[in-house]
Amino acid sequence: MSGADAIDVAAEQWAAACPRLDVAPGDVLARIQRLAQLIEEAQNRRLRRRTGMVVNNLGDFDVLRALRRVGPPYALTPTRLRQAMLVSGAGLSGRLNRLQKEGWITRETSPDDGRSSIVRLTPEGVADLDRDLEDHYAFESDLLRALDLDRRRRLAGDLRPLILDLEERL
Amino acid sequence: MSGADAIDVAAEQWAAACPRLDVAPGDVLARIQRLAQLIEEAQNRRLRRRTGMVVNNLGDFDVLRALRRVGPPYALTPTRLRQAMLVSGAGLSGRLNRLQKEGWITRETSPDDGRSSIVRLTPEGVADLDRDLEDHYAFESDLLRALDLDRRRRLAGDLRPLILDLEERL
DNA sequence: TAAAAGTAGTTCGCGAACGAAGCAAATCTA
DNA sequence: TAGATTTGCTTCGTTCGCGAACTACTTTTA
Repeated sequence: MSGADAIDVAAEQWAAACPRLDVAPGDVLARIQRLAQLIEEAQNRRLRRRTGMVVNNLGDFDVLRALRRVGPPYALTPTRLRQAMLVSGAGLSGRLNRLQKEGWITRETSPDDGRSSIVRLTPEGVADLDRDLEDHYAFESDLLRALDLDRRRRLAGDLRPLILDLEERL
Repeated sequence: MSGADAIDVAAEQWAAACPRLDVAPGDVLARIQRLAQLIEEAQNRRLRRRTGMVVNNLGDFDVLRALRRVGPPYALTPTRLRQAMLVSGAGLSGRLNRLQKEGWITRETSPDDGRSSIVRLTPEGVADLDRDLEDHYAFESDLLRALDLDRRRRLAGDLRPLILDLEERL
């Protein structure tokens, strides 16, 4: 028995204040949301503090990661980027503007389709990013240290169907 | 076998593009963050669309819920509200300003401590809220329909220690 | 008991993201 | 093949949240 978290406390309060209301399902969602907030805040702080890391924003970092992991020539269209990343078109444009201004990426018009563009990681961008990625994943691993490997796997396995279901329906 | 979600796809790409990088721990975090985004977006949409619901923002709704679940007289200080809710002081002030303007809450100076104030749900606020809470939790339950009861419990049990650990360290 | 330090909450300025509207380029239609 | 529709992306206007600075009150210190 290792204690009650903030959501347990809230659930107890609900039971006392509104016994007829079934808030049990909300517990899982509330925990997911609270964790996401804690994690994102921690990651943003980390990104901002890291010397050499000009990106100070997890959203921008996500764009770079998506470009990096497709492999050479590290290029994607904005539409493909959006599919990887759950952000509005306007939001993505903003991210790309910032990253371009900082020299991480270039934008060229697509030869196949004049409406489309090709976002490409610059060579220095790739190099800088590779330096930062290792630190980033080490940090993520540290954030998860409360869970052993089995629990992580089980957690991932339980979260996957939820994502699949919601992505399909929403 | 029910398919691969967006994070599985990303993991495969990483394995091909950067075999030396261990991104496995990030999978759990990425799923939590992606889910939180999907869920919050869905809840915000729901709140905005619901007739009779003047609150169109999950953050504001959270304030109302915190006040509701402490029971009569449905009052808390801003400091206590913040403890329940992971938001900055400025952010909370903004929420309270909006809610006050819409007639959900009142603010009075504390008799015990002149710096502090007491935020109180108005009687009409309580009534309106009780009408909306039932819908809200039904909606949350629907969001979780991909998971049976056992999995929800297991999920909650696996997330709890993570929250406790992160809240303590961050 | 007066000055210093701490605490509660707010306002201000800014950054990031959203929805809606706009603008080309591409594709469909008659 | 001209006009209408769709598609890919950007800009505009607004909202929400954060950190820092500020105000006002309370507690500590000497």
